[in-house]
Amino acid sequence: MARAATTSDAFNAVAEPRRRQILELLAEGERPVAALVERLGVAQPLVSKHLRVLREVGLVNVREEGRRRLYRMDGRPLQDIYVWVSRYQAVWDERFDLVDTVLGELKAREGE
Amino acid sequence: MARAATTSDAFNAVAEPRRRQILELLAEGERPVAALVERLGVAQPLVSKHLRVLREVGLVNVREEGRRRLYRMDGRPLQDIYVWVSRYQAVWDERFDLVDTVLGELKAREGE
DNA sequence: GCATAACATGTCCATATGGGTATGTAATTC
DNA sequence: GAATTACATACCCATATGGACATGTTATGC
Repeated sequence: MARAATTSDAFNAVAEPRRRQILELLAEGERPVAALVERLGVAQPLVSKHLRVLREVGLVNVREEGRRRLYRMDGRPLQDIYVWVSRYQAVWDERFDLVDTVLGELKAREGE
Repeated sequence: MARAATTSDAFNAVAEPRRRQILELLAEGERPVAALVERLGVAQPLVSKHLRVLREVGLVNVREEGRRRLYRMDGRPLQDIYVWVSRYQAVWDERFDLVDTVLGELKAREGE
């Protein structure tokens, strides 16, 4: 077997830096392909290909408006990644403990 | 160009399901290669190769003990992923707002 | 010292990638 | 309706992958 398809899940789709850039741009709002091409400075067919991958994993939606296709981000598939990574958050994040502390204090105060 | 190397960053290293499994096992504690081979049920050379990738992105450390190599997880490189994904957390996580609420209430209570 | 255990590394293969270039298709403009 | 615009798709290439198999290397046991 070769490497898992980029379209197999959000993990693989987002591993590509350019696709992350595209999502960052689309997070600003709905955009036609030409706008992405301009901001990214890459060939249009390449952008279309990346958008196809993002579409297949559900990270973007398309809406047709005349001869333009308006793309919009849908972050929900990122939850899988968030959930998986969060399990190891304690390793690096000091605030991880802080949140526990804060929530604990809040609970204690409720008992006052 | 082809796809970015699996060793280029944590994003790419973790895109492979088997490598995520390995990290999950190593999260339980330090383990020799043989233990991973047994739990994963895959060929030893393949496990060694995956470990190499994880080592190159800093997700695991090795310690030599006789003829065994004890691998240990280091979650820190996952922070990059966490940080990136967290930006879009609001999209799917209701508790995102909840945390804001809780912290806000705590702050309000402090003013009592 | 020799067999063996615990790994790492090398080679081979099928596969799909990202990029580049060319072409197809549908909507708009004149 | 012909030209053009806004895309998607097709085809090409070099590259690196995950897996299977074979072999190298070092430490241990006898």
